[in-house]
This record gives sequence, structure tokens and C-alpha cells, in this order.
Amino acid sequence: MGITIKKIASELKLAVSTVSKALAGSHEISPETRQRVVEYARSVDYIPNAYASSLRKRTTGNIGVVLPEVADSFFSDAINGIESVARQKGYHVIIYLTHDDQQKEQAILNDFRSGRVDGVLMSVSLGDGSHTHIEEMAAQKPLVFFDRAWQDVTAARVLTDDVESGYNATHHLLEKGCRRIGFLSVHKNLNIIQQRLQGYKNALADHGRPVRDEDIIDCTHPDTNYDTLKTLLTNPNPPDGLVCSVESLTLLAYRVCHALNLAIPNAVRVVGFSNLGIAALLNPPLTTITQPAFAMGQAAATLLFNALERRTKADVPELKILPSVLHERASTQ
Amino acid sequence: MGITIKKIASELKLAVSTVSKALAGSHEISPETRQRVVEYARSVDYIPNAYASSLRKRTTGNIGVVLPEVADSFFSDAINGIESVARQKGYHVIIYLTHDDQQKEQAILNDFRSGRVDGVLMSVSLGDGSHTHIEEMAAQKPLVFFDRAWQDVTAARVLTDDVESGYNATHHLLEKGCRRIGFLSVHKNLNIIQQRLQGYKNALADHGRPVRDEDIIDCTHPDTNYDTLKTLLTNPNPPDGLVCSVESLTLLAYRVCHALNLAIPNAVRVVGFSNLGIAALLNPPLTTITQPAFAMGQAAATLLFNALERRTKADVPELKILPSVLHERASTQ
DNA sequence: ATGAAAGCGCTAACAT
DNA sequence: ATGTTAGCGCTTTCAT
Repeated sequence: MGITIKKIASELKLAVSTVSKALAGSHEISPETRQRVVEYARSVDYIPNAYASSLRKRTTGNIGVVLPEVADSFFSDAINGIESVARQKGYHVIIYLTHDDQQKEQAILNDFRSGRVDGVLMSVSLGDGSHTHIEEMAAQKPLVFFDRAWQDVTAARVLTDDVESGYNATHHLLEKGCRRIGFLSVHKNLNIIQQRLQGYKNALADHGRPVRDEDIIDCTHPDTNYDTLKTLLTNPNPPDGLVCSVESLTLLAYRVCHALNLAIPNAVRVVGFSNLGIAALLNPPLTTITQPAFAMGQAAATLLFNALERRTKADVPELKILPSVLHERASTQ
Repeated sequence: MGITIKKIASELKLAVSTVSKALAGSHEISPETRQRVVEYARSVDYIPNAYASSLRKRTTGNIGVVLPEVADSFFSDAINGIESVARQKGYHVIIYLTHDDQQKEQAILNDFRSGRVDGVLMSVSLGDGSHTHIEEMAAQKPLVFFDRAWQDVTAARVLTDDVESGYNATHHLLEKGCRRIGFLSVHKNLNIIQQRLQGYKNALADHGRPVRDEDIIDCTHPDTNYDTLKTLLTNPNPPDGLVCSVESLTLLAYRVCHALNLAIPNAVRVVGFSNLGIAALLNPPLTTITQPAFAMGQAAATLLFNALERRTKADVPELKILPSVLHERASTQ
């Protein structure tokens, strides 16, 4: 087995506690001893056992990041933001993927209670399930939601200005002359979707347009979304504008339009939430609502470390809202 | 603090060892006691401390996955493949990102020696640094490379048929009538690149074409790649075909062509390695060499678990090669 | 079938 | 400034 503190101690004829303190850079230990220990440890390539240390200290030096997937450009950017601050704090980032499955999400959060992480950053999975597993976890460890959050769980959150973003996207289409605008939504109980939808409705109202229920398309089920969109766009009076509330739906809309030979933007204008670096390379270049993913990751991680360092809960959960940006491109020209 | 085995034992007037065994489903324990313990544990929502258990058992139930980034579609698909088999084996997957920085990679692998993971899956970072940190780690724990591997490190590996893929891409362009084909390469010491390049050379040779050094473009430095490509494509005698050896270069080539108003495929045909689901939505639809990313992740994880279960190294490192597929689209029409 | 005891490697009181 | 001791929560001999 590897080198342990005990071996170092016996080799150097010191007590294990002395070695432990020396390695931790304690000022209780004389500079000479400290240096002797540190040098010897390096020479034998001593690596402390992280789990033994965690067990004793009752902290892990890990933060857990729970997300639906990693293929979405928002999430991959956000991870980088999270990592940038975690690295600075000397923490490890452990990524857990739920694949938007609440069962898996539940299993993961349960597992956190076994003491693998000190705190959790999370963007919730779609679904109608209860949120008690989240609440139970949040009762034990600091939790910060980013982007996708549940209202009924008390926790800090980092969001974008979703109402405004939805408003801007819709307003933009109306300005371009769209007469009938479809809103592609996923799970309606998800807050960010409700907000984006609210923005959509507000914009229609401000332009004196009615909100029509049949223009709000539920695309919650990946398997049927393609057909749903196809039906929508081939009906006698199809929308001439589309607000896509998440990246996957944006790309799906493109796919369907391509398949149907529907010209974007002539037949239908498309604006979608997306952080794709290649939005400009799509056919046609895609007008996007781009969220500050990296900054959101940073902000969420910062909030979490604040909580970790306080070791006491803020009585009123913190909320941070960062603005998204509309990038106009050919898909809405 | 949480519920521990000790509390359960005292509550049930049993020894901790009895409780431990009962919870582990040992047949040393009578069915009645076992059930009594299990039920009580569930009723008080007992969660075992993962680190205490790891410390004692000397295994962690974690596998580490080390990759450059997560924004590349190959990697995000591969992660899903890895997770699918890890979940089945009851293991946790911990993802570590190197951002293609060998320093970070080294820090991560070093950290593994502190006993956070039982084995490692890895796609190496670009760079000229030594590989001793990898070798040292591989000496202590099972390691499986997938896709990006170093030749000089003895470890199992899961690769694609890179020579053939490079050959096919180049052959395809030649068939389409390209006269001068550029090969966009990254770090030449990376094996997959050498192989893809070899395929490129073989194809040229088979078509009786010379291999010209100036057609092999080194795009190792993200900051200068844009200018490098711009120079290449604006020189008096530019290539009329491009083989892009990694996804990021494929997208960069598109970006540069768009910026220069160079028509794809008329002015220059482009084929690139990529697993992007949206290749068909690009302008124009992109001809890709698509690797079986999910299957590679599965294969690599399977190899790792084999090693973990054997607890003994195969004397000759295993090698698994899966075929890539050429998807022909408009960018090479 | 159950229990007592030791110990994984480390840290932190508490002596000295 | 250094050492002694106890113990984090668990598993695993080795008794009984």
C-alpha cells in the first residue's frame, strides 16, 4: 500500500500528529521540523488519503453539479464557469447527469446524503414528480439552483431574465411582421418556461394581439415532438413565427422545416434559446436568445461557496438574475 | 449528525458487526434479524457513509473519466455510453475536464492517487509534455484510453479505425474531383491524428497524387487557427478540398469559409470528423466522419470493469477498434 | 447466529 | 514544540 502519515512518523521518529500538523503547515510546529517533514513526504511521494481525511474532517472538498445533460451548449458552458471558481477555491467538481429523468435525479440526490459532496449546484429535470427528495437534500447541504429551478423548494437560485427574454424574442418576431407566432414549450411546470411564456404573452398583448391557446405547443415528449411540429407546420393556417423555449426545440424546429422544405425565414421565422457557438453557421444563421451561461455557472458556484463558508443558511434565499442577449441573424430577417 | 450503524445497533440491541452484516445481506445472519435491521434502517432513513466504507474496503465505487472538454459532441456522447455501463455495475462516474491543458491533466491524475477512484477512463490532452504522470497512475490503477491515447503508455485502448477513416474522407474528396486537398491537423504527436493523416497520404498515393507538405496544416494553437486557415484559403492556389481531423477544426473551417464568402462545396469541399447531431442543418449540410462515440464509451467502460473485476493486469494491453462511418452530405457534393 | 475488537488513515483535543 | 489518545463510520477477522 501507499505511504501513510504513520510511516512517515515512524521513519522520522515523530508522532503522527506532529507530521499531520507539519503537513498542514501548522504554526505549532517548528520551522525545521515542518521542513523536514514536508521534504521527506515529497521525497517518498506521499499522497494523503482523501477519504480518511474527509471522514475525520466531515467535509469532502467536493461540490456536486446535477444537470439533465451535457450535450446542451448552455450546460457545457455553465460547467466551465462553475469549474473556474471551484478550482480557485480548491474544490473538486463532480458532474452528475440525470438525462431529464426524475428517478435518476432522486437517486443522485439521495446518494449525496452519504456525504460525497459538501454542497450542490443543480438544474432540475423535467417531470411531474414531487420535489421532496430535493427538499430533503437541501435540508442537509447547501443547494443552489441555476437556470432550471423549482419554486416550491427554498434555495438560492441564479436565473436569467426569462420574462424579458421571452418578451424580446416575441417582440422581435412581431416587428419583423409575423402575424401568428407559435411558442414551443416543454414541461409547463418548469419555471423558466412559464416565465418565457409570460414574456411571449406580454409581447402579444403589447402589440394588441390575442393569445391563442393552440399557438402554445407542448413539446414535452421527445419521441413525439417531431410529429407534433410537423403537424403544426403543415396545417392550413400555420404560424409564420416560432419562439423555441429551449435549445433542443430550436434545433428540432430547424430539422422539421428542412424536412418540409419550409423556407426560413420566408415561410417561418425562427428565434430560439441557444448558446451554440455555431448558430451563425446554421442554414440559415439562427437568431438566438443567448444566456450568459459561463457567468451563471460562476455566480451559482460563488453563491454556493458563500453558503459553505458561512456554514449557516441565509434566512431568505438569495436570487441572482443575469440578462440574456438577443442575437439577430438571418432566421428572422 | 446522520444515522449511523452504531445507533441502529444500540437501538436494536445488536452488535454493530451484526448490523453491518445484515445490511450487506450476509447469510451469516438469521433471516429474522436481517429483516428487522433492514426495516429499521429504512424506517429511520439510514444512509451509509460512503467514505467510511471506502476507507475500510479500500475501494471507492467510483470511476474517473478524464477528458479535454464536454462541448465536443464526441465526448458528450461517449460519456453517455460510459454511464450506461457504470450505472449497471453500480459505479459512479466522476467527470474531470482538462481543457486540453496537460498541467491540469497532471493535477487530476495525481489526485487520483489519493484514492478517489478505482479506475480511470481517459482521452488525453494535447501537448508535448511527458507522460510520466499517466504512467505512474496506470501503475496503481486500471486505465483505459479511449479515442485519444498515447502510444508510449501501456494501457488498454478503444479506438476507431483512424487510418481508414482518414483514407475514406480523402478518397471521397478525390472521387468528387478535388485536385488539391488540405489536411487540417492538430498536435502531430497525437496518435489518432497521425493515423488519420496516414490514411490521407495513402489515399493520395492510391490516386497517384503527390503528398505535399504545405497541404498539411498544423492547427494546434486555438488562437491562431482562424488566421492560419484564412491565409491558407486566400493564397493564390488554395486547396479545393479540406479534411478536418477534429470537430473543432471542422466548424472553424466553416466559419472561415463563411467569412471569406467561399462557397462550399463549389469553391472548396469540406469533410470533417464530427458527431454533431446537427451536421445536416449546417449551411451547407456537412459531410462527416462519425465515430461510434456511445459504443466506444461502452466498450471502454466494459474493458475497465473487466480489469477491475480481475484485479490483475492483462499482460498484453487490450485493444478494441470500432469503425467510423462516412455520412455524405452537401458539403462535398 | 451473534458479538468483541481491531483498524482503514487521518485530525483534533488534550496533555506534556 | 511535540506527543498521546480518541474517534470519524465502517468492515472484517476472530471468538463465542
